[in-house]
Amino acid sequence: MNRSPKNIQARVEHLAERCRETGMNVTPQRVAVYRALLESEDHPTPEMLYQTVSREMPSLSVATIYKTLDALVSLGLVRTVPVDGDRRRYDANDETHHHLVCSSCGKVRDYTSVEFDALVPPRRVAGFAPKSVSVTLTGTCDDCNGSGKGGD
Amino acid sequence: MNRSPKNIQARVEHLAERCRETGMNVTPQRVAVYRALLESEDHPTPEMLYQTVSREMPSLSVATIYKTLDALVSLGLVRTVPVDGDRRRYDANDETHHHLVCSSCGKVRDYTSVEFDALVPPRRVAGFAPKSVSVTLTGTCDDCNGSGKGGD
DNA sequence: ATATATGCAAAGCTTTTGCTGAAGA
DNA sequence: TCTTCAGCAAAAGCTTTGCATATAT
Repeated sequence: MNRSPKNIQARVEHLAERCRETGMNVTPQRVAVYRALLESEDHPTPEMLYQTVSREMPSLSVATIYKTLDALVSLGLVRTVPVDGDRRRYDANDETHHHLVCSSCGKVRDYTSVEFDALVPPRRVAGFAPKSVSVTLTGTCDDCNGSGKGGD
Repeated sequence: MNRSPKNIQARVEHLAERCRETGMNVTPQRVAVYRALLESEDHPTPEMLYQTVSREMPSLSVATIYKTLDALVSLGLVRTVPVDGDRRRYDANDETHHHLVCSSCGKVRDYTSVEFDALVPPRRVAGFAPKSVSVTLTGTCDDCNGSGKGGD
């Protein structure tokens, strides 16, 4: 997605708006976590976000990461990514896109595809009302595949 | 997928073969867990499997569920399903298929679609070797939607 | 008889919760 | 000032691990 400073700035301002609309405070923690998510390319886990953001905000606590992520999800600005694995992964990308998941190291990347973007959920399935489609490509990343260098 | 007794029996025999090939014992626990997975339609969590299987095998322990699932995965008979959510979900379905996920209650169901089945992973993406495609439809099930369960 | 697996209980992680002082509006 | 939030620490939930006994072959 578009990670230009300009776009990120616009998104952060959008966060501020949405907070005000909902009576939520615009805190530095929320801005920093959202910004980190916007800047990331790897669909970080809460732990990864904690590592990243606490560098610039050492007082940050893990609990705040979790609470902030919940808040961002309920504002509709962020979502969790459907992947196998034990850790939650987050995504601030609101454009249509899909994911590559390495079955070996668990790394997740965005994947955009005209073909996949064209998929539309059926209007109705028995007992279920679909809203969105997401495609996951599972395979191996070069770090895991190429040589046993252990991925990251 | 095909849940006929005949097919399930054949799959269980396949499990036995694979065990022998790998020097693993064919234990009642492994058979029971695999069978429960084959018979299920809801991509159970380890906890759900424990509930189900321990009814007929009360001595079963949760640790055995986890160890057995790991074993079945490494035999290639079972896989985890990519969904949002905090719990692992398993799938013994080896046919091409996709999933419906209720974003409210987390329920997961198989979904088959000619259109989605036709999707083929790109042979190569920069830095990544895709192997399989899975489509996830996210939405709400009728139980959560509250409203009309009028089919489609 | 021997190697492998089960069951138990304890440990390890990730995520959630309750509370108090701090900060945003 | 008043409400909402961050940080802390404790708790809760899910998964893994080590070990002794039991089981498969």
